[in-house]
Amino acid sequence: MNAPRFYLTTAIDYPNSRPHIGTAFEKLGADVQARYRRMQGYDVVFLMGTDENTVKVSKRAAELGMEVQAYCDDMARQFREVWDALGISYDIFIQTSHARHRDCCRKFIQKVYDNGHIYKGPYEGWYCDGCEEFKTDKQHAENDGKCPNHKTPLTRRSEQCYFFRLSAFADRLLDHYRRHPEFVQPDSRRNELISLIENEGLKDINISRYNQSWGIRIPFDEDYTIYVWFDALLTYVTGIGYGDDRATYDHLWPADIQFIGKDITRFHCALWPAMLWAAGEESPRQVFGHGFVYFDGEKMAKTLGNIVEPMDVITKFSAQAFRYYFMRECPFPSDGDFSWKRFFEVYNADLANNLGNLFSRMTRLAAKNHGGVLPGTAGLKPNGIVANVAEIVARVQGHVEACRYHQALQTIWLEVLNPANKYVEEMKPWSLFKTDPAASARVLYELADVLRLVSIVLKPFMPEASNTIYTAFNFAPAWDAVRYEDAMQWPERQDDLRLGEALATEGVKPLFPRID
RNA sequence: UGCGGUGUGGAGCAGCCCGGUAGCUCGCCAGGCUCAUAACCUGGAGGUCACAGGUUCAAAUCCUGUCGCCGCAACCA
Repeated sequence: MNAPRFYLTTAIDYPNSRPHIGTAFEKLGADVQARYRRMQGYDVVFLMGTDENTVKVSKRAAELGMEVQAYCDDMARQFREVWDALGISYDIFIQTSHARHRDCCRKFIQKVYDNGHIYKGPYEGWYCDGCEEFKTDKQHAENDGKCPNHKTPLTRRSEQCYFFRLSAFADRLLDHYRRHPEFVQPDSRRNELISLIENEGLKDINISRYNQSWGIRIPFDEDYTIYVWFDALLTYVTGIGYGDDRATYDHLWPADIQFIGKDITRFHCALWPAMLWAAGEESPRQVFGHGFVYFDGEKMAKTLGNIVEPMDVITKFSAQAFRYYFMRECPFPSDGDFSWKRFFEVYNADLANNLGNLFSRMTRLAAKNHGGVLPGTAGLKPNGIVANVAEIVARVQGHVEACRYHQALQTIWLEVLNPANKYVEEMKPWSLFKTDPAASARVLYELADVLRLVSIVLKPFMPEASNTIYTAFNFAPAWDAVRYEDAMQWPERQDDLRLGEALATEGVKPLFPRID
């Protein structure tokens, strides 16, 4: 029970459309981190959810003729289906329309109000009657004074609303960025943010909406609802007990990493810590703004009609392949691209021909030539095909911990799998078997050890495929107890290395069948 | 205007911070092998590192300028 805790979150999504591969990219990056930390013995709590208290969601429900809550619950179910299919190992899924979040959110805003960081004042801006919302000056300027959606003229309107005193936190924020360079990651995002604040400053922001039927009521003025950001960000704390379970909250907060898209860095790295401070709470330890996924080089957008959904890929291939492609091909800290052509190439080259084929040739040789048992290998220490395993594993670990997932995977393929394939070719265990079966068995033993190593370091990335590889043998320790460090060591085993019964008798199925 | 990113053999990228034989994956060509998912291994062709100046014994790498492409309103991560 003394395990260190690790609390991480992803952005919570607007449920006015189904998740696409870009949304999945973020969850995947967070999931790899969560799975890695669990392996390393952390007490991990992984939170995600849907952000439902927006006018757009209520409108979308109305379009479909649905009651808003029913619509939200159904969308949340659809999101979770996708995340489950991808193997996203979240622990908590928050819906902002649910009572617990609402009640705790009201407590939070009341606290900020009591602390004097919220005031009432006039807000004046360009208003669209059709959208029932204010547009920015920039939108007004760029659309000839018309609403970009309705094409009707915007009118100047002023109303009383509640402001959060964000401007008062500018200096403290800048100081925080300097004192904790790890807070905003990657570095390029931090630099952008600092220059933004230094050049443009921070303005107090309107956190209320007047006379809306859907949303969370402001406790000190029930005619208003809380504007989405001030509500949505709070899921990160209400989900772990802010307002109703202080013990759990104190145990888990501040979050270790919060994953978000690079476009909302501002909200998470400026507004969010300021809100927390205003309520007397701590800022999260790190906010990681990941990159975007493009499709055939273009930004995905509903209006372009080029949205790819995760299920399109998963049902054709597998969640494992999906996970590999995005973690290998799209650098998490910057942008990446998805195309079917590239997907086929990467799948065949890395998964089918390299990893999958190595697994097949090793296990089939073991089954065919040695009856699935490699004699004389009990307690035997492998020589090691790869010389500097400890150094390589440490390097992979460093990449994973810094969310450089693509580099972690590249390292595994370049430094472990490629040499292993070359080794098979050099040693030719199939012909060696004819003259010296013991030597052949020894070669296969070395290969098995590489597969063991690879399955361990790949566990956070492809949990299922790794499991299949690891449990094809009688490796120790048990799969659920495996840590990264085990990849560096030779497990003590009292019996000879053998294939699992199913593999030995029923034969080996391709792990990743080639795509033709 | 401005801000940020980017321009490296046919494609996708690394290298640039901390100057010193241009590297990786895919594709292509030739050969080898045949245990394996027609896979794997070896060799090869192919780049004046966007362009022009400058610093230096030496620049893809540092400095200056020019040009091209992408993102910075909304749906949206």
